[in-house]
Amino acid sequence: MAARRHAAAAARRVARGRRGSLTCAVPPPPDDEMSRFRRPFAEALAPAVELPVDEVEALLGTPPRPEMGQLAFPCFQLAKTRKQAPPAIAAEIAGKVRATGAIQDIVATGPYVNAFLDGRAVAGDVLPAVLEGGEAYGRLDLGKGRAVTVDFSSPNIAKSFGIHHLRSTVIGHALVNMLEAAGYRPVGINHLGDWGTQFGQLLAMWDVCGDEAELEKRGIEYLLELYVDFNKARDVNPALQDVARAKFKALEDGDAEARRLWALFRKVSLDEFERVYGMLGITFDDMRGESFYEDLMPAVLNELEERGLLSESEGATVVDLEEYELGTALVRKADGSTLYLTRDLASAQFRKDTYDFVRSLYVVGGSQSLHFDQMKKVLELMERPWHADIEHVPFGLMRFKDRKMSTRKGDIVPLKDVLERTIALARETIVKGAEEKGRELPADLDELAHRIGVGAVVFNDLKNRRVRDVVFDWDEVLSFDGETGPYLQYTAARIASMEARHGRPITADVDFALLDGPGELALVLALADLPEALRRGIEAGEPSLVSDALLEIASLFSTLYSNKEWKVLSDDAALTDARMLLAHGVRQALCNGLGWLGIAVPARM
RNA sequence: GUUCCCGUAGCUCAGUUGGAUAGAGCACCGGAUUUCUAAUCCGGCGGUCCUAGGUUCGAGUCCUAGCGGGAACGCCA
Repeated sequence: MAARRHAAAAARRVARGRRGSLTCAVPPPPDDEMSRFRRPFAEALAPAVELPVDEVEALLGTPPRPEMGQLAFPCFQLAKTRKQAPPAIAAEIAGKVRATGAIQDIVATGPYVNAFLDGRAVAGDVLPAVLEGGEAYGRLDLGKGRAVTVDFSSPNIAKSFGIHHLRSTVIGHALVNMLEAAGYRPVGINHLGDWGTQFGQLLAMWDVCGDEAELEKRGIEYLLELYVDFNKARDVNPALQDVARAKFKALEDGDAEARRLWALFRKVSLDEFERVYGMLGITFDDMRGESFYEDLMPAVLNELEERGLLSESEGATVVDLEEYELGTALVRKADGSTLYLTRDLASAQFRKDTYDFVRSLYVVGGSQSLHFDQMKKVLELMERPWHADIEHVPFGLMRFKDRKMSTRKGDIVPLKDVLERTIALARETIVKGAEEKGRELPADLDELAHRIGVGAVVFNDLKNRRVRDVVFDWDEVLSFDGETGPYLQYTAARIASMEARHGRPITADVDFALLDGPGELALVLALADLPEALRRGIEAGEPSLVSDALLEIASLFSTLYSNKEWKVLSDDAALTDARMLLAHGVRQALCNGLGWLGIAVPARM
């Protein structure tokens, strides 16, 4: 099956998966930094509001502008029971409640009761936690070491690793890292598309013009050429598809020569894939491709038979799911060979047996929603209670701006080319910058350019909600301005440079009254929000929630940083220490968050 | 045809369980650099939140019906 992955589908637009496919039980209130400030406000309000503290806390929101405070309690719902106008209620409550601790002031603003947090107290609470947390800042203990499998990347053997594989690869990788950071035991699975009729196609073509010397020389490029040639030939002579099916049947039945060639194709492909994964810094815990499940499929089919779930339809064997509005699911072709779904049923069971997951994620394009719905339904009918733990994490497919991608026509932009081009641009930018500023070129120019170029590509894919289609646009990928990976890296690099200049160890023993300004407060609160972004990101299977949090942090810091009146390093030792602690916290948060996204942070830029 | 996804500024997108004046980036225009890295920052320009009903004290958000774009729907994966 050329894997689950949009082989042919690359040419089509994607359907997005279902909303809420990842909704699971809402976890208890997070034990993160921000909740430390919400809770006391809720406790202070509760008596005057005459509601339980939990309910009050749940109602708390954030005012639209910082001048209005940091926390808001809306009084609309009270208006009914009290038969008073919301502003009057807000005024009354504000008059009764006294500000204590980290809450500096409580004022009624229209229909809201707003709390102003004490910048000194908040900074004193958050910044030491960031410093002490270090690389662990933001980490959570949600998972308690429980396993979550993440099926991602999963390219088809015998085709170049194209830009269209980027999405599953980077989203899945980010989710693996995020799960790990949240205390889960993630299992990254590369379910290689190394089985299926496509190999019949390749073998059919090989009979006509296969050349091992050529394969040796040109590797995967040659395999792609065969694949494209096959599709061309089939357009003229549709009977070739039957030849291909017969070839795959032979492969499945153990034909020696077919097996030998298959193994060769697989190896040539893997060598190519490993190069790309190396560039991205991605490894997998499990590289079992579809072929591995070959032996497990008879058991699946037997059980389906025993449970009376199978029926015959036009020669093929199917599970009828019409009553669930899921159509009919084919599990065995008329010629007896198996299908995508059959193998996924076997692999799902294998993963449960092997890893005992509490969640099993499939980072696969949204066009395959029906497939996963069918798979889950069949597992449910097979009385596997864990069918509910399987979650399709769909994403929109990538298209070109001016044309459609068609793997069948060999119309692939190799991911390697994209990365090389962005790396080259990063290098140019570094060199140009060094010239303009009269600085020396960094000794580790190659490493820097690599991190920046790759970071740009990865972040570009992770910054938006994954269900959206992505239009591949060179201009966009090659832009390092604005909301981009290089922007975040750059912000961290500037701070690293200050830390080096600072020279002294960074301490949490500072005068937090020096960090009392509104800019500092907003920034500290943004830092405090990072764990929550991680929690929500995992819950929704959505790395962009982390991306957003990082952009917010970098943007708030950059605003402070560019203010001429606001210098981190100065003659005032106490002020320098305080601001250095804040700046360091920003760098730490950016490094940690970018790490979760699978983006390396250069030491300088 | 049926089902699913999407529709917010010229472009790309944010927008917690429904809450205050719908926010960013890009592009464009104008500023900021003797001073911690200008891959930056500040200001300006820019909106029938697809349409019409409905629910609600309150709708970009929820419901219904349409419109527009995309996807899936048996021997591909």
